[in-house]
Formats: sequence, structure tokens, C-alpha cells
Amino acid sequence: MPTPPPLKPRKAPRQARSKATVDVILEATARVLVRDGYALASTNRIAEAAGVSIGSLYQYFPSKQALVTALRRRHAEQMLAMLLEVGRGAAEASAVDAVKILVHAVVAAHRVDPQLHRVLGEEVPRPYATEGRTDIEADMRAQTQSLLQVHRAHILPTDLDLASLVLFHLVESLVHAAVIDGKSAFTTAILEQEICTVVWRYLGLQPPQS
Amino acid sequence: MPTPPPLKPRKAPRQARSKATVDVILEATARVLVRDGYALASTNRIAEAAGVSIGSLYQYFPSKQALVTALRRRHAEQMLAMLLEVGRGAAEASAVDAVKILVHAVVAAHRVDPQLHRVLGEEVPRPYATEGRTDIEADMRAQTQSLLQVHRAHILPTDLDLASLVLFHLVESLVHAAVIDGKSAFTTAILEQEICTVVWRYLGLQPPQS
Amino acid sequence: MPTPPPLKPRKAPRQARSKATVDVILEATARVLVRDGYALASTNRIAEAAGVSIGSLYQYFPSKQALVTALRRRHAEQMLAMLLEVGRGAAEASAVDAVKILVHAVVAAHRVDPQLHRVLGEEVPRPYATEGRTDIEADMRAQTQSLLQVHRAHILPTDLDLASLVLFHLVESLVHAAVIDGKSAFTTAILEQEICTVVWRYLGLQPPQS
Amino acid sequence: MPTPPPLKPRKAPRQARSKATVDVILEATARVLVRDGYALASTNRIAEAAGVSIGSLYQYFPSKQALVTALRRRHAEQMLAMLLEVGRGAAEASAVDAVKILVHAVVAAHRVDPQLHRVLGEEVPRPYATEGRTDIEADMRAQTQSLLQVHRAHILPTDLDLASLVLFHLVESLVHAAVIDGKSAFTTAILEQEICTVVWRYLGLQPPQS
DNA sequence: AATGAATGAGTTTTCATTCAT
DNA sequence: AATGAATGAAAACTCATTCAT
Repeated sequence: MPTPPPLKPRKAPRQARSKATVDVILEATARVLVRDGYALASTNRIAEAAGVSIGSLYQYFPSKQALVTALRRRHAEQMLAMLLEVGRGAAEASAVDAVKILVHAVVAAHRVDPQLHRVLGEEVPRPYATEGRTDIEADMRAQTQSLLQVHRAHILPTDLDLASLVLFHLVESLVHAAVIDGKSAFTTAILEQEICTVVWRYLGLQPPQS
Repeated sequence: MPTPPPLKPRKAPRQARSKATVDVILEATARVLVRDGYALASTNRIAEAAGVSIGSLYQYFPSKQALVTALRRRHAEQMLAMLLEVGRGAAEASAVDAVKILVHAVVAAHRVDPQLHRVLGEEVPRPYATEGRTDIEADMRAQTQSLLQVHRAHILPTDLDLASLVLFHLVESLVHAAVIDGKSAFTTAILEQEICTVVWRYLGLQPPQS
Repeated sequence: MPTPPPLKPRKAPRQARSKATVDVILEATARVLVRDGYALASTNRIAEAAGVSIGSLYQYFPSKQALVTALRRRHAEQMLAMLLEVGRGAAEASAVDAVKILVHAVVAAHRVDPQLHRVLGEEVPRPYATEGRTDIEADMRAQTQSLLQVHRAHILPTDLDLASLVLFHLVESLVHAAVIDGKSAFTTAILEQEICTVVWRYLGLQPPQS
Repeated sequence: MPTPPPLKPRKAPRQARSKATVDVILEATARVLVRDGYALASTNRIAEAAGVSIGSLYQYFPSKQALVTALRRRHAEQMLAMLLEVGRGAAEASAVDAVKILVHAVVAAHRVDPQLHRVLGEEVPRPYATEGRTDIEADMRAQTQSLLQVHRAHILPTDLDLASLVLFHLVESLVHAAVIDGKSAFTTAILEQEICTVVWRYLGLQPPQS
């Protein structure tokens, strides 16, 4: 029975130089993944693109799986950071505006690195127990739910757990379609507006007449 | 520049025996893909699972990519058949009922082989020119749009092209979440009902009070 | 249309160790080719004979074709070096002596590794664009022609281009027969003498009475 | 210890139909060899080109080696037939004319199927003990020698065994170069004339002034 | 710490040959 | 006799990973 490959980075980079090397490697991984696809993204090729030796790569990441997992985490964190920043005012806004702000924030988050996002979602295999994403997904659904809680008097759905589940997948998939599948005939702005409309109507909110 | 692997099945089976072999191979491919994941699904393992020699596999599928593409097509056709069968009455129904019928049909289609559907969507790399699915997607959007056309007097959206785009991704992603990500706390029936609600409200239809 | 296999060595060895490995591999290739013939000379067998892993072989030669091409080049260079060394004095010699020296030089070149020469010529497939040998052939014909030019007053042929073509194939094939097809009843010395006679008479030179 | 593949055709075709099938197969083998090269000439492809099933091919030829050997023999016989026909008058002609006739006959023989001749010589592996060709080669050298015997009073070489060896390789290689390597700047007629010159001078014959 | 040469299990794929129909 | 589906040993080649320097 083969030992499953270790998933945590081999060592926490203590020094600035190590930190920089780790970043360089993750950056190269992202670039190679986007440029060549997962099938062609060998560790040797990634090391070459990063300008470090294959030995150094394995100094920081004990397996390819660990490398990819770290990249996935980094990407998720960057998206989350963008989401939080752009969605900052949602808590204090009206329900209608909160929707607008948050949909826009999700769009902004998807724009952090759309191509990497696509590859990570479509090509890169996820390990046995789907790690990483779940945490952030749960977090976002919790946030959504507490926001729904605040506005619960003015919205139609009563099962807020169910509503948050629906809203999460709804917005995620439509934004994904809007940002990733650039082949659409509609601009992102139009799609963003329509996503707001879907959410408003689902929640029973009166959209502003524009 | 590497030659892209040949994607078309190598030869049409003429005798009944060959037809059976092709089916056995595709069936085994699906099973192995689900059981072991794409990364471990070697052609030798698939042939073994099918109970045929590796040579027979390559007699009918000139490359692994061709094999997987054929399976993808077969799966899409099976889903489409289910969709058409279960969604049969939608054209004659009222708008409200049509939504209910169609959402149910999409759920039924996703239940044809949910695990295979997941692997095919998440792990199996798609060839360069993503054919097959696109055709079916375009087809379904066109069907959706003509149905919207019929009911255009009773629904809110006026840009039916945009609306069909939104509805396609909306329903697809929510059904996917409902059927595939079995980790949800809600039953499929409840989720199906809620998806109908989302659609009804987006279209501005009065759902039946239940 | 299949991609032609890559023909150039994959990387220039930087460390002394790699240089040695490349040599070991080429040496083993020659030995296996002679011992087993091209049909049985698999890359795995060659790697084993070289005492390196199959991976190392492919580190330096991206395909079997590249390996064989590199060996062909190395062999041609070794033959050429021998030819130049033994044929050194031909330019300053009389026409009669020049012939004697050069025929002897060609014989010496063929003796560098007669068995490898035979396999390379008879069994090993040449790549589509037959490079390498052609260059050397053209070079040798040019050298021959300029030597004929020097002695043009004392020889019969007037079309020196034609004469060099004839001489090249003439000497090559007879030396080949003399050295390679060892099955002949005559010693190499006798055959070498007779080749000189053929050339002298063709050129209209008076051979020394021996 | 693997049994070497059988080299003789599996059965002598007794009936006209069998004879025709054998011919069709050999013809297809030649065509495929020339068109695709030995590396791509699989038995299945040959059977397909011949319009017979692979099973039928093995009915007549027990192995690929046997097939190729039979083709080699057939080709040699066709060349020999041409050689004998065109060279018919050599025995009664003068020495000078005999050379002319025979060189022309060798050229004609090489023109029977130059492309097949090239592939057979350069690409197709010969079995362990070089069969087939040797017989014909010995035969032709014997014929050459007896012709030299007739004219021994008028030629320079005294060791006729040696002379026949030299002449065989000489003419063979130069004709080969003339017919096969079509890339030469000279026409076949000019080269043929020059080959005669080489032979005449080697034999010490006075060529006709033309 | 870094380098990059070396490893070898495992993958895709071919093709001469067999044999049930 | 003929067919063509089926076979499987063996070939070329990849790539995550190790380890001597």
C-alpha cells in the first residue's frame, strides 16, 4: 500500500530568501499550469520556469501534490482577500445594495487570475478528501447566511441555510460563466447586472429601476 | 509541436462480437474512472477490467484520448435521452409546470451516472477543441430559448438570449450541486423545489402555493 | 501525419560526469547494434548494456532516432579523422602516389569499426532528411575534385565533376567490399592494390612496375 | 530459445487462383514498402493494400520474414531476367561491345523497380545468414569470369577471379548510384558511358572514339 | 542550501501472429 | 479457404523523486 504523498510544505520558510524562493516556485507553477496545462506541467518543467533546480523545488515542496495544494491555497487566499476588500461595505448597506456589492466582489475575486482559476478547477486533480476549497466555501456560506439573517425581515426565503446554499452555487456558477467563458455574447457588466436581478427576485427584493 | 492524439474511434465494429467488445470497453472505462480516478486509469487497467486484451482496446480506440472522448459522448447522449424523455411534456404545459418538469428532467439526467459525471467534469482533461458538450449546450440553450419565446408574454425577462444563458448555468450548477455533491444536508427533493422557486421568481411566475 | 521524432541530442552535458555518461551510452549503442542488430537493439537493452538507467538515456537523447543519429555522426567523424590523418601527404605527392595514399586512407577509415559501419549502412534506418553523411560525401567529392584539378594536365578525364563522382563511388564500394565483406578469398592488401590499379587506369596514369 | 521464423512460403500454390493471390500479396508488399517504408509496413497494412484478409496473407506466407524473403527473391529474379534478356548478345560480341552491352543490361536490370531495389537494399533487414542475393552474386561473378576467360588474350588483368570481383562491385555500385541517387547532376546515359570507360581502361581495351 | 545527474516503475502504443467463426 | 476479431509480448518514452557532489 503506497503511502499517500505528503501535502504540507516541507518546511516553513523562516528566512526572507526562502520565502522569496517559495513565491517564485508557486508563481512559476501557476504560469506553467496556465501555459501548458496540467498534463504537461512536470515538476522539472516548473523548476526550470522558476529558475531553480529540481532539487531546490523538492527542498520546499515534498511532492508535486503538495506544490499544487499550496498553489490552490494561495489562489484561494488571494481570491478571498479580493472578495473581502471589494465586498467591504456590504454589511452596512441595504439588502439591495449588499447584493450588488457582493456580486461585484465575487466578480472581482474571479478576476484575480481567471485562467489559473479555470485550470485549477477543470484540470488539476483534487486529492482524495477534497481539502482547502471546502473550508473557504463553508466560510463564505456562513458569511452569506449571517447577512441573510440581518435582512431576514425583508426577504422571502425562510430557511436561510438552504438559501445560502442556493445563493452560493448560483452566484459562483454564473460569475464563473461570465468571467471564464469569455466566449459569451454578453459583456461582464450586463451579466453582472442580470445576476443581481436573479438574486433580488429570489430574495423578493425590489431592485432599483434603472 | 506534438501531434494531437487521434480522437475518432478507429473502426466501426461490423460484427456483433465487435459491437459487444466496444460496449464492454466503454463500460469498463466508466467503472475504472469512477473507481480509481483518471490519474490511475491506465489503458492496461481498463482493458483488464473489461476482460479484453490491450490490443483489442486499441483496435477500436486509437488513443486513450479517443477512448475517453467516446465515453464522454456516450454519457452525454444518455443524459440527453433521459432529459428528453422526462422533459417530454414541457412544451404543452403551462410556464409554471414547464419549469417544474424541466428541472425534474435535468435532475433525472444527472442521475444517469452521477459519479461518472463528476469524474468526467472534474478530472478528465478535455481535448483542445472542446467539442461535443458545446454542441449539446448550444442545443439545450436554443430549446430553452424557444420555450421562453412561447411564454414571453407572461415572463419578466425580455432579452431571451440572455435569460436562456442564465437559466442554463443556473439550473445546471444547482442540480449538479444537488445530485453530485451529496454532502449537502438537504434532500434532492427539497433542493429541486428550491431550484424551481429560483427560476419561477426570476421569470416572474406565480408558483403554486404548496 | 506523425510528428517526426526529435533528432538533436536533448542537452549538452555540463559536468564531466554527464559527458562520460553520453560516451558510455554511445559506446553501448555501437556494441549492441553490432552484437544484436538494429531489430533487437531496444533502448532498454542499450541502457542496460551501458550500465545506466533508461531514464538517463532519454535525458541525453530524446528518441531512439536521435541516439542512432548521434552515433552515426560520431562514427563518421572518427572515419573522417582517420581519413585525414592517413591521407595527410596526398596533396604534396605525385598523382600516382596520391592515389595510393588516398586509397589506403579510405581503407584505414573503413577499419575504424567495420562491423558498426556495416550495421549503420545496412540495417539502421536513416531519417527522412538524410543529413550528415551527405555533407561528408559532398566534402570528400570536393576534395577529390580539387586534387584532380592539380593534376589535370596528366590525367585522361576532362569533366572533373563527373570523374570525382565516379571515383567516390568506385573507391567507396570496393573498399567496402574489401573490408566489410570479409568473405572474399583475397587479402585486403591485394584488393587495395587492385583498387589503385583501377583508379590509375581510369585516370590514365602509369603505375609503378612492382 | 525462440524458433527462427520459417522462411519458405507455407505452401506451393497449386491452383491458378492461389497463384494470383500470392502475386497480389507480393505486389502489395512492394507497393507498401516503397510508399511507407519498412518501418510502417505492417502485415495488416500489406493485407489491406492487397485487398485480402490478414488471415489469407498468413495462409500463403507463414511469417513476415517469409513474405519479405519471397519478395526479395521475386525482385532478384525479375532483375536477372532483364539482365539476361538485355545482355543476350554479350557472349558473341567483341570485348569492347560486351562491356557496353553488359553495363547497359545492368542499368536495365536496376530500372525494373528502382524504388523497391532501394528499400530492399537500405531498409529491409536481411536474415541472419545473408541468403538469396549471394547465390545470384556468385552466379553473376561466374558468368563475368567465363566471359573474361574468352577475352583473356586481349585484357590486362590476369587474375580473372580478382578481376570479376572488382568488376562486379564496380559496376553494381556505379549503376546503383546512377539509377537510384537520381539527385546527380548527370543523366543516366552519361554515367553509363563513363562506367564503360572505367571498365574498358581497367581491362586495357581500346574504346571506340565517339 | 543548492545543484542537476540519475533513477526506474509505470504508461501509452504497436504489430506479428492466432484462432473462432 | 477466407475472414477479421482478438491476443499479448515488447517497444519507446515520461516524470516524480532521490542523492551524490
